[in-house]
Amino acid sequence: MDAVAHSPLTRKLSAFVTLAEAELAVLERLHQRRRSFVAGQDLVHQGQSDQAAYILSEGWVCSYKTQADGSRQIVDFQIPGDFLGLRSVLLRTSDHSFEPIEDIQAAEVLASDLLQAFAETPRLATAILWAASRDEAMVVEHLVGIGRRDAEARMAHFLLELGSRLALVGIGSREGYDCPLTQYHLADALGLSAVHVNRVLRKLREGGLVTFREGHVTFDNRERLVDLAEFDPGYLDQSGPLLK
Amino acid sequence: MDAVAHSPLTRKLSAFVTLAEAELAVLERLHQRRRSFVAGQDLVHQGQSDQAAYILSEGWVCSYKTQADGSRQIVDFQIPGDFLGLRSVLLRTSDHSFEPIEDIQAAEVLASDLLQAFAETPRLATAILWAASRDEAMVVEHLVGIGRRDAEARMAHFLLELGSRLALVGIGSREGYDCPLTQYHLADALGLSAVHVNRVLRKLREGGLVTFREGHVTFDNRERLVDLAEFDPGYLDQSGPLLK
DNA sequence: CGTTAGTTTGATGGTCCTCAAGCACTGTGG
DNA sequence: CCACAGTGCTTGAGGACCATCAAACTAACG
Repeated sequence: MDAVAHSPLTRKLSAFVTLAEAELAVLERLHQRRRSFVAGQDLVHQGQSDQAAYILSEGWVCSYKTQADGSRQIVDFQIPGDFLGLRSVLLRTSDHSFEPIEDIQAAEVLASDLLQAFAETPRLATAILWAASRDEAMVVEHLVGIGRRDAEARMAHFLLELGSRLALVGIGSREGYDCPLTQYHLADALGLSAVHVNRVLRKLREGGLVTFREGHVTFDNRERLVDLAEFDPGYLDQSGPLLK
Repeated sequence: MDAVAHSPLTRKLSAFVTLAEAELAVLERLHQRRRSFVAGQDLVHQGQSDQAAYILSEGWVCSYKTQADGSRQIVDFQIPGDFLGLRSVLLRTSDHSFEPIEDIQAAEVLASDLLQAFAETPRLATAILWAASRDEAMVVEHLVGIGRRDAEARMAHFLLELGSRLALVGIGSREGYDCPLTQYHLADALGLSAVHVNRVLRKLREGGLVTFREGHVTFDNRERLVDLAEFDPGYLDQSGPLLK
């Protein structure tokens, strides 16, 4: 409850676990090695090992895998406050690539820093583990979407999920949010062609549900959109981990 | 290198991390609370909380999510040696259901047992964390498959992955393996209709690539199958976690 | 011996892909 | 200042892939 401008990560974790002064301090310390990267140039490439992890503080990133035939599947998007490559640090597997969608700011976190932080403040470790688990739940939900929802519901669900995630770190509002993704990004994430993405967006727009134009998403009728997507934010908003 | 019959989990972990006597003992102790479940009856249901975890020692299980319209998406299959509900214990979120495909044998693991085991043998903790990370990588690969591979490649990839996983716990061989899944299971896992699964299987069989009949998968031409699926087992076989 | 679960095959049609082309906007270099 | 290329959005036409509906068949089981 002070006037300090907290990082998006701090903000996200605080929404679920009450963090003490000491924990906030450690969290702040993890943000020391600030770095920036330019749009389009891979941060980490498929197959690299022994990478550092990053805490994203500004800009968007996507994690993806490409196939032999050149098609790519975006697995997830990272927004401010998200960890990036956490798994590749704890274990040494970077099985996919990370590409900044815009120019970004991120704090580099070495494995040693992270392990030390975990040792000092177990509660923080739990909180971060919780965030990682939430990311995993999102991937699962993504899988369900691609496997069992048609293009329209998939898009609706995706835009709603993104809205909820952004709201948690203080970006955007219930009415909408700024979104730097192109229709190609959407296509690669949703397992559709860019052409079809365009048609689906048009249909949603003309149906008065949601408008995605010029880098901005506007929920024109949130209720009906939630209905169409069968969007249940339970997997995002669940209460925190064993926080006795 | 002794004559003791190790559990599938022990066997799996040993393939990647050399475990000392003490660690093997702790691992054995985790297998104490043996329980069995009958086919078709959910072990854990979507939305339950504070569940125990299980180590599957015999039989197959699938984890899935169902949607409002009744369709379901199978997220992953668990085979002997796999953990089940590990996430729901560490954090308290069971965001999907588990259904035994056959009658199964599993060891119940309470959160407290697990935490104690981790505290006693950090190397074991790392090994288990590695296994969890491997599971996550499989979900990602599954996502890519559904998003970017056609039905045939998807099926081919799935059957190959399963073969590799089973081989690791000593079930099946390079030529094939027993598989209790129905075509409905395959359909729900691969995001296809059961009818189409049947046709795809026929095509693969007639093409001389792989035969799935009467509960048995036979690789008729593994090389061409790998080629069709663009199967790269890197995400399964990677060397173990920071095991200095 | 009827019932149920699982497999197989045919017919029809919808969703979404591919190919193709046009448009708007931005930045770049002559 | 303007041609030109590059990026992203938009729309049309045709067709592939896969879903859905329907029905027959087999094996297992009480």
